[in-house]
Amino acid sequence: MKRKHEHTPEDSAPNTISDATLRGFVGYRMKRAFNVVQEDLTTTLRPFDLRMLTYTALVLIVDNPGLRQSQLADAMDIERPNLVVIIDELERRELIVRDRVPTDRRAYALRTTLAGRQLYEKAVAAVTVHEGKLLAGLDDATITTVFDALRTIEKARKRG
Amino acid sequence: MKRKHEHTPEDSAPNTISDATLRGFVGYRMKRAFNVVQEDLTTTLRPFDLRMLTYTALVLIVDNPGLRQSQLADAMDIERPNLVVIIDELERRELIVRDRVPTDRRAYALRTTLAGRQLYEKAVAAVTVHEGKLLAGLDDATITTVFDALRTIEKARKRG
DNA sequence: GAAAATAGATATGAGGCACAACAATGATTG
DNA sequence: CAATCATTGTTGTGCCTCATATCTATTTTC
Repeated sequence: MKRKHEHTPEDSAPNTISDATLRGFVGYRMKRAFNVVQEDLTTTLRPFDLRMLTYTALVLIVDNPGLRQSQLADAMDIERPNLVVIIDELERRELIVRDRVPTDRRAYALRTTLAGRQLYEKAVAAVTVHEGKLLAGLDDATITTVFDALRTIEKARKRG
Repeated sequence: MKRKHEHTPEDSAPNTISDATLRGFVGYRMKRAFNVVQEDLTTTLRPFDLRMLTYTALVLIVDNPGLRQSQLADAMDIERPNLVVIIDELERRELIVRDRVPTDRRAYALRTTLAGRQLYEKAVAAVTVHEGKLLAGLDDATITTVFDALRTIEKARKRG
């Protein structure tokens, strides 16, 4: 069995570290790239006092007014208990409201306030600009290919 | 200013949740796809009693025998304190050893044991198979494009 | 109407990650 | 050479993300 990668001699510390084996895996490459994107997103959202999860929740509530917490948790792929604190924060800051649903008094219909919608507009615009810079080195066709490929991988969960 | 996406009527809960706005962002698509990859990786590594970070560390030590903890932390993009517990675990399981460096008695030269190398072989093979399934829907050219694009995004950090 | 299911909330714990501070050692410089 | 500074690994601490178990209030089902 032939070695895929050369190893450094065993008696001294390598000057430069090789990640050649790991580079063969999508997971490694995705994590590295995503770290950069997430770091950028975090700094982009900081002026708005939003974190990734509060931002995601806000966007989804603006786009889907009246949705239930369980629906939102489902869409965000997080457990219901973890969504509660996110909603708490958005509600405390008066960006959204929890409206009681008359037909089902267990549930809340989530809606944004005017302030929430205004913050949404500003935050989405800022994130759009920042992501544009991250993708500056890629042409439109490549971006489309990448987006489609990511979707394919995402959907591969079911087919496993 | 024209709305990019239609919103659901405001008086009832939407039946299906739209993430159209978020789909416009690489970050969102990458996180979703990466979640699937990571979930698959976790289940793939479980039989070997490895987590993503212990796996990554093991691979890097096999490929770069003799490297220092600080080098490894740097390569893994984590802080030195967090690497200590990872190395502790690998050492306790006798997959690696901490060799004292004669020329610098502060540092450890990290090397794998035979057991570590054997586990490496098996784990890498298993991950390769699993990732192959995740990428089954994509042809080689697409994978190359995606890999290159991820690298471009990763390197965009410096250019910010 | 009783039992099972569902919506949301609370509590708790694990894992990933950052920062501060320390001891031991090494490098620099006056 | 001595004093200062930098680096290596370590410990401690705390935050954030996320999962699970459990609870109450309600609704659905039989």
